[in-house]
Amino acid sequence: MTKADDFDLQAFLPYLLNQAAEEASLGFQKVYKDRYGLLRSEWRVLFHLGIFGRLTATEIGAKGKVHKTKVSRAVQRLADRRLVKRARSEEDRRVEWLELTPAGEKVYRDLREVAQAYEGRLLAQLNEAEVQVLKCMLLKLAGRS
Amino acid sequence: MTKADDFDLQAFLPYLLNQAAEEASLGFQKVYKDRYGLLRSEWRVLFHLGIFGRLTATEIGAKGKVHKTKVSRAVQRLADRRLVKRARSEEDRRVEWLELTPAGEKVYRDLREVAQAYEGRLLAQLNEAEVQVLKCMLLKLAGRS
DNA sequence: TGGTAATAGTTGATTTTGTAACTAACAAGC
DNA sequence: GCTTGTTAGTTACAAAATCAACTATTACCA
Repeated sequence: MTKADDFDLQAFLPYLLNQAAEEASLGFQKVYKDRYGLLRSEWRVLFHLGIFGRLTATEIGAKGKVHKTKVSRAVQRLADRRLVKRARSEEDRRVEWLELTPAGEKVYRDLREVAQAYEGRLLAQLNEAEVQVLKCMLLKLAGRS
Repeated sequence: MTKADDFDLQAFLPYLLNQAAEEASLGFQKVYKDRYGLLRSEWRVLFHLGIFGRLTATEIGAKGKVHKTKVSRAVQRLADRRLVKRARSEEDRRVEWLELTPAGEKVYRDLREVAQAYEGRLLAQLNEAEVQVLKCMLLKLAGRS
């Protein structure tokens, strides 16, 4: 006997979003993990620095909605591997300015290209107009607009 | 000096999907966590059993794309709390049939209502047509269609 | 000043997840 | 029957995430 319950789990937005997000992350994750041994939080920090140039840990946390302990540990590992340079601020000695080293820049530029190509393949499944709608709605749901 | 890098992280699909998924999960998570002390993998197992009635751990894993160790541990905790009943199959003594206990049913029905109401609030931000497009595309990206 | 609160970032303890190895039961071929 | 391979599910160990407490520094204000 099969239960007759009409709740559609596949269509439940939080569930569906998670499935799509996981699936969409896989291909890119494979690259930053296999090629550079990075974690999710680490490529995110790397990208923030690649895009914005010089930030504090707190700024990265705010921009990316990442908890400060995650940022702290990501920065630690990136600095250990000489991909990120830390410099204590002179004005406020609690603050540490972070930026990519040349090696970090190189990794960033490589991964940025991979990201762009990968996203291209993902979006190839959809048409132009759909992509616009999709991204706009995701931004709304993410509370970014 | 601010770097001039035009890569838009907010618009990078895997990143954006993750942000939206996390944000969209928060409100529901709060309920199943605070009210019943459940983890994400646990409510998923619970819902699968609520919807489909009687399944094996392997079936749940296949339907929900969840690794068997996660299912195993979720079932263990749910069984400890008498929300799920396990019964060794007679035909094949490797498999275990899982179903909700009356207490599990009760939790499921409560959470299902919460889920429906919560999704309603989420979708209120968007219009009817947008929702159709969104879900359809997420299904595609999730590899479900 | 001096005292309290706030902020930047780190560390430690606990929980949760991921990977791989494992046990037990069945299946198939000889 | 016996061997080999497969499947269901668990367990052990390592990796990672989470939460709270902590240090150091600055800000506020009586």
